[in-house]
Amino acid sequence: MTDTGDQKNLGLLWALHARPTREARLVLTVDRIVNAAIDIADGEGIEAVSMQRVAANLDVTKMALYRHVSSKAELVAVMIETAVGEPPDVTHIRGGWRPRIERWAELMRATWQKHPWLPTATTGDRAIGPREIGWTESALSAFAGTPLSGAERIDAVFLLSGHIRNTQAAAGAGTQPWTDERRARPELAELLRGHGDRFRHILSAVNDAHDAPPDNGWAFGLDRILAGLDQLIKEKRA
Amino acid sequence: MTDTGDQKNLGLLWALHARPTREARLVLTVDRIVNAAIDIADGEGIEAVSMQRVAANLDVTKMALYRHVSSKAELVAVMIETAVGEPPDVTHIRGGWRPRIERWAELMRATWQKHPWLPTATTGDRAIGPREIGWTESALSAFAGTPLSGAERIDAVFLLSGHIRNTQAAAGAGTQPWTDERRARPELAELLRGHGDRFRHILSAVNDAHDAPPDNGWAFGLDRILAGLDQLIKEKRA
DNA sequence: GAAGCTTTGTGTCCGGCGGACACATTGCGT
DNA sequence: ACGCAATGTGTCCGCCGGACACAAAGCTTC
Repeated sequence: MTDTGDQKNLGLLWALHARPTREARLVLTVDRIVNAAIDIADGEGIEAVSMQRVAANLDVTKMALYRHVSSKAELVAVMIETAVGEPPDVTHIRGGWRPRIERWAELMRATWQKHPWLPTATTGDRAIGPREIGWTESALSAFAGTPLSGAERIDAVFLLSGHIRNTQAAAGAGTQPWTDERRARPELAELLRGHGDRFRHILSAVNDAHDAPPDNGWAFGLDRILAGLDQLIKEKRA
Repeated sequence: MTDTGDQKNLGLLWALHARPTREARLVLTVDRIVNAAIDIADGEGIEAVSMQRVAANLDVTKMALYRHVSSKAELVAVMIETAVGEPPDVTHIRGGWRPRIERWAELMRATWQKHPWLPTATTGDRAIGPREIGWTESALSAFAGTPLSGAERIDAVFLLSGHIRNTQAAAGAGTQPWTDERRARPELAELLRGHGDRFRHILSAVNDAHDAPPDNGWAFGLDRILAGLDQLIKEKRA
């Protein structure tokens, strides 16, 4: 629970795409380091990303990396900023808030799906970059014209991005293995059954859900959230 | 992304409250270890929990701990299992699914609030214990009698527990500092303003939200989710 | 072209981490 | 009193992030 202010050098994070003229072809650059790290994280998970490992992939000693990033925390922050990509502009989409936010959610989910380590890496105390904030800005813009208050819009966006994070986290790791018995270890299913009727609601629900789409509740949750927002918006309009 | 099956010794986790007769007064016990670890995590965050640190708090060498827990992963698993506590029984609550699930959510949130490290500790690949499963069972029982399918019930519970996790995670760390400008570092607010109208929706929303309750969208999200579920249930009943 | 200076990468070292393993100690049953 | 199993200790290993002094290149300026 350290103060976020302790983290070093937010400068690089926020100046990422405003680098000055000098463009000399350097053997080692921030981009190469970040991309190497993202490659490792995509393939082997964020916990496989160590300075040594990244350096080895670039045929360089780990201390060389510190000439370009000031700490591992900064490296991870820039990894996240790079992985989430440029936020989309959904303001041109017609039909009101709903198609706009649906499109936004679809794009965000697609982006996060490419980098299964994002839910883990973005949990906890950390610095946040402009692109990440840009995604929030983009989502908030979808609610322009609705009767929702500022606080409500923020909460709505938080709710939606949280849902994306949760479903992606569950996909990346076996966070809720009971949601999909096919993925659950036989051991666990066995344990459940061994406890008799203590878990009868789970067992019957899982039994009933054998043909459900393996999306960790993404579509279901999104629909429920949007329905809930729709109800509030209609109520406030009346 | 290691296979969960790699983790050692699920035996202890699942036998936690079925320990046999032999109850000799031992200096060092699993309970003392786990409680010491939880104390540290509650006070200083989960990242402060190392085997050395726990051992020091018990005036013992770290290797002594390994006589009682087989690995740090197991210790953390039992910490979680202990921290979440016994799941509640909400089946006796009258008035249908809604008061039952509301009560469940309230209890779960209260429990998680006592241990701000739970969101972090329960993210990623890990083993899950019977109590944690029991909370899911408890939530699922609230939907007994509704027209929701098994898959829908599971998704609904996942959606709700995800919301609790998200709001708690945001409370424990500065995950979404823009949600509450009072907590945001002045530096960040300054950066936002410095970008002109690039973040105008955020700035105006935050400006408008200065008197919002600092619950990270808990009440708002819960209401929206329940409204969304209500709509689906009514629709399926018709 | 030589001298200096800055930039970039290297080598070494540190404390802390999780954990394997051999050893010391203790206490209980015989 | 003996032996044995349970419990705690000490030492060692490889890995982690990172501080710091040093080497090797350029580039600038005479």
